[in-house]
Amino acid sequence: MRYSKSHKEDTRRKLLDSSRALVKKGGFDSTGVEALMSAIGLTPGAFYSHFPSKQALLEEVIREEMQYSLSMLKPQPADGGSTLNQRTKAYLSVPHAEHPEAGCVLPALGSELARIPVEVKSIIEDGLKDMHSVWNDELKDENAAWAVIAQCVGAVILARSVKSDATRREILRANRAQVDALLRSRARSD
Amino acid sequence: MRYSKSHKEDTRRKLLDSSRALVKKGGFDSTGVEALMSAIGLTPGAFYSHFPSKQALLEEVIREEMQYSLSMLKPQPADGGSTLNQRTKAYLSVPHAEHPEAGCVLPALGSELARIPVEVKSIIEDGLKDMHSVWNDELKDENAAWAVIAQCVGAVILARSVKSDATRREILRANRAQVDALLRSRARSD
DNA sequence: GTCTATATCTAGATAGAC
DNA sequence: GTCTATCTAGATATAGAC
Repeated sequence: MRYSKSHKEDTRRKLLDSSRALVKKGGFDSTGVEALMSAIGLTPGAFYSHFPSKQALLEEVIREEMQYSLSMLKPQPADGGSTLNQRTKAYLSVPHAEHPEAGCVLPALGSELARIPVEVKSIIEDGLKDMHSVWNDELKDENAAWAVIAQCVGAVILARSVKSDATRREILRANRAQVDALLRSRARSD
Repeated sequence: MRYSKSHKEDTRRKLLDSSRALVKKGGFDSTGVEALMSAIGLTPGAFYSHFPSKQALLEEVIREEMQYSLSMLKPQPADGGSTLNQRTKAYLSVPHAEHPEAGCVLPALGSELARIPVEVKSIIEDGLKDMHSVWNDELKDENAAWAVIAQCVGAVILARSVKSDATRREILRANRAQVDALLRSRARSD
């Protein structure tokens, strides 16, 4: 065969990794197949050897992204046991606001998610429930767990929607302070 | 003249009102000029008698939407003096989640706002600061004011991103409960 | 001001050569 | 598996008739 048997999965892997970043940066609808393929040095025609449609790629991107976001939320053995509070500070940071391509898919696609097909919404829902579970383990409060997830996603979206760096920093700082206060109050009452 | 002098502004008004709803429902990029014009019974060619470009329409849509959202947030003489808590309950409601075309522009466009030109981001920023001011008047807490705005926007986006009605209701209910608790605790300490 | 017609561009997707 | 070429459909925007 002209291509080794691992070549296809290598290319697919590269396409997925590259596409995840591009889609988070530019949005799904406005990022074309040509852009996705040329980013890995291929031409658009080759796309359809890996996915039957652009829509199918989106489904896989969302699946991997939700898994990635969840893994970032959970305590990592590798990072020396960072606290949930530390990880939230990173989420509500200027670098995260300025680099959607490396961040969480929820604020990056945000409102586009309201218009995706139901199969993809199932993936989102499952991932969100897992995230809620992680927060609830820490907070022991189902309502507060949903609220803090919503707050974090909303804060990053707002931070990315304003013009001035000063307001962006202010929005993020205020939200960090609120989450910090919430976590401290829960720790005291434990 | 073949058209009365008020005809142009009438058409422009109809186009803007109609476009505001369509853009919130379908997104800005994915709603074409043809769709915007046929919604008011005209053909695409006539669009450019009112706006030099689709981009110019977006700017006006955002301007009016931010003003509208702000007016909904402020106490209305007409509604018998509803409380901020009552208005927030309406924001975090299933009807709002299910009808983006009639709701707030922030969760409706959400992540698309991260990619709009800076002129439009200025409008968003000014509107957000006004909203923050309204919340701060009530809460007397700058951080909490930013947090609750982020939470409300994020909650509606999440509610629209999940598949099941049950989870959608749960996300909204939990967030309503949290905002309610925040407002009550502030009222006590006044 | 609005219409019809069209120019121009770009999108997603397919066909056949290599 | 990838490339080149192309089909079809849709977009924004323009030109000229009414």
